[in-house]
Amino acid sequence: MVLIKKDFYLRDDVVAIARELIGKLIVTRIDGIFTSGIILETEAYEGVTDRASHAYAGRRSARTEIMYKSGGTAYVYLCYGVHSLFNIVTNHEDIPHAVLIRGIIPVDGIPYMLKRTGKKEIDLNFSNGPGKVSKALGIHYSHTGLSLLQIAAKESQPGIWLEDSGYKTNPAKIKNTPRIGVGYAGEDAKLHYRFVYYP
DNA sequence: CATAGGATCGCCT
DNA sequence: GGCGATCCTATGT
Repeated sequence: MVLIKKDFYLRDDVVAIARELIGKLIVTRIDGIFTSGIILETEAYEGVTDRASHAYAGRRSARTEIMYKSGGTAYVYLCYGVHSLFNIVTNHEDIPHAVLIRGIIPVDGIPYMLKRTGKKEIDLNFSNGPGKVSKALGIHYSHTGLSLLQIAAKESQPGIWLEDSGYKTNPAKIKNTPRIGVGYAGEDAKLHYRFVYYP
């Protein structure tokens, strides 16, 4: 297992990071349970210049403050009062870039993921949406602000991190499309900042 | 203080 | 394809 280190997250090009996250392994250790999955779908949110971003025009609040932390931090927030959406903060401190993880294919701890989601089996729709990803991995909006830069050592503490899985993606099969659900963002809704991989 | 609305999902028709 | 769930956040008075 190869932990993805800080330098990966600190780069300027959040769109390139979103593309490169396809095929990486996201691992959680929450309530003492290990679960993981290969990332299949991401979206880049390009900070202060991006109308679709919570940090557009430099907006700050108790919630979005996390986006201004340095790369390799978890930004998790509640959407529609129901779903915890998991994002990875990128770039240096005070540059509020982030990548939303929208889809995974489960790898480790599948019985626990089935239990968390109330499903009977893994199918193609099992975690093809950001709310479902968090539910399967046990991520809650209270986990916002966690560092992704170390493997969880303590039973009692929640941990989230990423690894190079060795999973080989075919770059030609990575689709690049506009983002989902950002119609309010005007021209920025047209940006091709979403990446989807169908193995 | 009040209120509208959201980077969604699953169930219903 | 439509809608309700469910609650935090931002914005306005």
